[in-house]
Parts: sequence; structure tokens; C-alpha cells
Amino acid sequence: MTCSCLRLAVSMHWADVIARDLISRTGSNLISTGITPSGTLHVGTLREAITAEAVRKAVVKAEGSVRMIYLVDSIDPLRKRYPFLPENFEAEVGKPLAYIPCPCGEHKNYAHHYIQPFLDSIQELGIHCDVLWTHEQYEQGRFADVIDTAIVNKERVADILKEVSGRDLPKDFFPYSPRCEECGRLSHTKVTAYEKPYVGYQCACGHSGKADIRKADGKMPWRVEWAAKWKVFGVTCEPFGKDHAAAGGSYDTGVRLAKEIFGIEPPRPVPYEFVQLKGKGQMHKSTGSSVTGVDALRITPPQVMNYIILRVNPERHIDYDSGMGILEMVDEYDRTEKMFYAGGAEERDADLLRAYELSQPEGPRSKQPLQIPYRHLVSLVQIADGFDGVMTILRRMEMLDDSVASEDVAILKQRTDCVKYWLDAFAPDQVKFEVCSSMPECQLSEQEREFLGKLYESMRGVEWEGETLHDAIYGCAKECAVGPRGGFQTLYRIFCDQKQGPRLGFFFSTLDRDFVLGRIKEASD
RNA sequence: GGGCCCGUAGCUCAGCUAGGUAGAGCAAUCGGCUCUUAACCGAUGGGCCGAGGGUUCGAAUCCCUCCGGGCCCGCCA
Repeated sequence: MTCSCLRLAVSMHWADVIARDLISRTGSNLISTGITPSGTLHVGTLREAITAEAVRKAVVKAEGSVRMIYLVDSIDPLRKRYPFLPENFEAEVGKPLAYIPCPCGEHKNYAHHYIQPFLDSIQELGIHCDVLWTHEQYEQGRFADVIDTAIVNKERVADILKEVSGRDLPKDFFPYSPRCEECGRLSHTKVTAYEKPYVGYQCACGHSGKADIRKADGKMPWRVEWAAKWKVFGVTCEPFGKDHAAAGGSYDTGVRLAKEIFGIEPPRPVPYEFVQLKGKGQMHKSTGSSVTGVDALRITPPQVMNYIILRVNPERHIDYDSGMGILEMVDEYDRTEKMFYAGGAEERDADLLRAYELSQPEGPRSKQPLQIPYRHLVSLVQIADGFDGVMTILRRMEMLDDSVASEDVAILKQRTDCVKYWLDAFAPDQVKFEVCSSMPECQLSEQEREFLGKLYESMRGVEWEGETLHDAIYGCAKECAVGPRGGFQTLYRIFCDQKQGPRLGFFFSTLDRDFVLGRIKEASD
């Protein structure tokens, strides 16, 4: 065996490793993932979908056959009245999310309300999947056979659950919970009989009736339902959070149920670690997270979001930093992008480049996208008036011209929006500035006033353009006692009431000439 | 009680399932660009690879133990 052959096997991105494994097992793969939309979705939800999509792309690249489904667990019951829900939702507890009204009244139902932002995100992130709603699957009778199988084998199902999880089950355990046709709740019914396809029940509300397993008249408990889904859809691969991966956890019971009850091989698991939020508070269930999945996407361009997830192994936890860290991530992303298109990267960066490639919603472009330094945008957004203003300044600075590709404009727009949202909600004060509409209170020394006076005269005669303004400021400050550093600081003080700020030349060039000169004159008097 | 992940430069991490005496980015320092910085270019400094054993000619890399940190395991996806 030659060296070059060996080298091929050295480095492989985790998604490709999984893809290779999948292809070696079967000719037709189905990746499944999903969520219960009971409340606001967090960044971890994004990780699951992004992880699944990376595997899907990797299988496609390896020329395997693959499809991906996203299951919205819309038939799962509302477990309790969460703090963010109005009082009257107390009455909805126990009912399937799909049959509970929308909290804001603008969506079809509760489940839609919470999943819709995520479904929108999926588009941006380039996740290619078929979205399925579990309540619809039940309504269509797709689970009828597996429900019957579970019921017929309910003793063995119960044994497996007890054995693997080490927990006791209620004596009257039944692998199907009827939904009371009177009160709509799944949680208060007791099964009294089974005669295929009808499950007789008595509800705590007083009603007794029959549930048809071919309809959405009830559901399986989720551990059973999970394995049942594998059977019904033919799932061969599924990413899930580490909570499911714990010993005796739901994946373990799922494996046994799959093999012994449903007679199938369990899917290839892809356990992933949680995403932790750094910066503005951690992600606590009790306190609620200050950064939601939607927030994260609003401040992180989608490709970068993908990259954050894909650059590390799934089993590694990620600290999502909504503060300055986001700038560093975008910078790293841009660096990797340069490397990707420049070619000649070193072996050790192979996985990073692959992560970049997988991060592109529709695959990488043929040419390197336009790069405007992200940190620069942070300044521009605060100077310019809207996206058009940003574009205008970029043109003036010759960072882009009329030949700019529409895709690049789109990316720029997206990044500008992210920066704006970030500045509003998450950015540390250190990077923020604002033009004071009137002269801030400040004590200026004699030397500083002298500098401003000279600068006033100098700037009056100069072209109102970034570079020339900058030269005027620098030249003037250098000749004065305050020196360059002191000169710049003085200006920041009288314009922004800070001792630092954006690059002054460009900054001034975007402001009204009379306003700037007036302020300098005022301060020098 | 059970399980998983992590502990390598100030920070975020590569390297670790092919063992041969450590890498990147950011930060820092210094210098350059007539140029303040949160920008650009260049250079420099900085780590006994959590601790202790073991295997080995040789370990950040394999095995064991321990310490430290994070997180899961209540039918709740």
C-alpha cells in the first residue's frame, strides 16, 4: 500500500464517516428528525436539523440514496401550562398540540404557532426535508398496524420498558392512550377494552367511549411511538440529543422495541451534545433562555450558523456566544471561505473546509463570494441609514461596484440585518456608538480647543470625502500638541461622547457637512 | 445510583481509532501603512498537553486510577 492511499483515510469529516457507514448498511436511507413544538424552540433544535442535513448531504455526495423527514410531533399533548401561556390554557393541558388553539390567534393551531419560525429557518439553512405532522399521520391511519402490534404485544413491550429503563410501570400500562372525545385530553383516559380497531376507554371527565386506532383518536406513549415511527417510515438514521442517549434512555428502549416488537433494525444513532449559550445568560428551562433559536438565527447568518454546528463533532458541546464571539465566528467562517477557494490548504484544515462546504445551503458557489469584513459592517450599520446607506458607503469606499453579483447583495443584506439585530439586542456597549445630536458635556483643554480650531479651518477647504477628511484630521492632529491619538479622542468625545469610535474619515463623510463643521466650531470656541 | 462529553498557549479549539518529544485563530506585545480602532500587513512572546501510575526505545496520543468542569437519565420530546 502506498503512502498516498493511506493519506486518503487520514482525515474525514464526521458527516462523511456516518454517510459511509450508512451506505455500507443499506441501499436506501431515510434520515429522520423532529421536535415537539410545545414552546419556543432553542438553538439545540437547530443543531439537530443541521446535523441531520449534513449527513444527508454527505450521503448524496457519496452517491447513496437518501431522503430526510422532519416529524413535527403535533399530536403530543401539552404537558402543563407553561409560564409563557395565558391562564386559560390551563384547560388545554393534556390535549394534543395540534388541537389546541394558537396562542396568538394567527396560526392554524398551537403546534403551528411554535414550529412556524423554525420551518422558516429551515429554508434559510438549506435543510432539505419533508415536513410531516404526526397528528396527520395518525389521522391517516399510518400508525394503525404498529399500534395494533404494540397492543397485541403489550406485556412484552412493558417488560422491555421496565427491563431497560429500570423503572416500574403502572399496572394498567397500555401502549396506547385514547383521546377522550368529550374533553379532548389524552392524559385522563383508562383503557377498558381492545377489539381491533377499537380501544374502549373511560375518561376521568366521566365520558366513556371507543377510540379508533386508524384515526387520531389517541396516541402511543412516546418511547413506543419512537420505535413505531422507525418501522412505519423505514428510518435508518436519526440524530438525537444526548438526553436520549443515556443508558436506559429512550434510544436503548427503542432498540429493543424495534428488534423484538417491530422486527426491524434500529436506525444508526447520531447522538449530539447540547448547545450552551454564553454571554447573556445560560439556557435554563426554568428561567427561560434569553437567546432562542430564532434569536440565534437573527444574529447569525445561516451559513455561519451551519458552520458553527458542523465544524465540531456532534458529541462535543458548543458554547454559543451571542456577544463578541459571534464576530469571531463570522471572521473564522470568512477565513475558511477564503481557504476553500484559494486552494492549497493543508491537510489539517481538510475537515474545516468540508464543514464550510456542508454549510452552504445549496452547495458552494463556483467563485468565492464577496467578503466585506463583518466588523466593518458593525460600524457601517451604525453610521448609515438603512441597507441602501450601507451600500452607498461601500460603493464610495470602492469595496463593491456595479458588477456586484445579486447573490452577494443578498448575503450582504442578510449580514446587515444580523448586525442590526445583534446591535439592538446583544452587542456589548463597547462596540456601539451614536452621534450626539447636540454637544455632549465635556471639558476641553486649551490644547484640544486649539486643535479643533485649526481643524475647522482645514476641513472647510477640503473635499467632503472619507480619505481626504481623514488626512485632514490626521495631519492637523499631528501638528498640534494633542497629537494624533489625542486629536481623534477629542473628536469622539464631542461627537459620540466616547473616547473611541468608528473610523473618523468615513464617519464624517456620511454626516452632514454643516453639522460636522458646526460642532467642531462650537467645541473650539 | 447509572450514562455521556470535556480538561492542550489568556480565550475558542486542532492534533488523540495509524504513539515519535506540540499547532491554528482570536487576544497580548512590538513594528509598518502620512492613518485613531473594534480595520489591514508583518513579527514576537506564551503551554512541563488536569494529576499520578502502567505499556513502550519513545505517549498529549494506548490502559488503569484519581481530581476538576459541563450535561443527561422523572414516559418529558
